[in-house]
Amino acid sequence: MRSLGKKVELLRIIAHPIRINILEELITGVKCVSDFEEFLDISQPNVSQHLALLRRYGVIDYYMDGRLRCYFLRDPIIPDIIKILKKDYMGELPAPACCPVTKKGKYPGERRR
Amino acid sequence: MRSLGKKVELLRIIAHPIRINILEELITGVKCVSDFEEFLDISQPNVSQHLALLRRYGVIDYYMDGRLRCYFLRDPIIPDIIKILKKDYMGELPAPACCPVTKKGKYPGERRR
DNA sequence: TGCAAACATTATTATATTTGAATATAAAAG
DNA sequence: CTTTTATATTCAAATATAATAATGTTTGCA
Repeated sequence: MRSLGKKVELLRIIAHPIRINILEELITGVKCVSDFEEFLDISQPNVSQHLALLRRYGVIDYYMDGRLRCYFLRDPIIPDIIKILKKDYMGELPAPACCPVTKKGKYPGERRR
Repeated sequence: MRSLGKKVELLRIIAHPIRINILEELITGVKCVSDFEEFLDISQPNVSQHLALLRRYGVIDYYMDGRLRCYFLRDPIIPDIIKILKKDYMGELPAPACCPVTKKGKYPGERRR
């Protein structure tokens, strides 16, 4: 199974607005490069560069249809990540219970700032 | 609610091996800076830099305990992301069903390579 | 009051990422 | 075979990120 390190690396690869946009679209189905050009407001070479990066890390792959390259999702972690990015999180995590222990000390002291 | 763009930005911030390591530890409870120094094999200033970055983006916060800073998790998206990073994904997503349609064409053509 | 512990900040350097421009390739059409 | 369409690759410039080294700040305590 894939190491945590590899998954963090993958996270770095997909943590880019355009690439997330690409992956969101691919979740809805197969798309070719010129499809992406339509709704991503960037040049064709730049689309290809982002696709190449995602391919290099095994996130996506493609089929050929004549001279079209039909891209699709390959890495099963992607839908889970996109789902979390679309989930609504409100508020903050609860402050830790009173007096938890670190290696060096206990608190409460003062709230910061 | 937080925009998708902001969440992608957050993803970029946490997509670093050391910061993921820090967040993993914080899920188990409160930790002070010297606690981190023990198991992260990096200098104290570097620990502080990573913590400062996570703080700046609201991912973590801290309480004071004398001269210790007791860090804890603040952003509720973090546990969900860590959970996915630890989940075991095997194989690949199923190839798209026969003959899906892009704006420009249909396939099947040939499988790549 | 003065010192040491715990932590933060700044500046510098090294390296990686992103984009745009130019060019290349491969397949289909003519 | 030549042209066109669809897409990829390469290179260079601009920018961002990461680590290290040096220094600063705050708090508790002798």
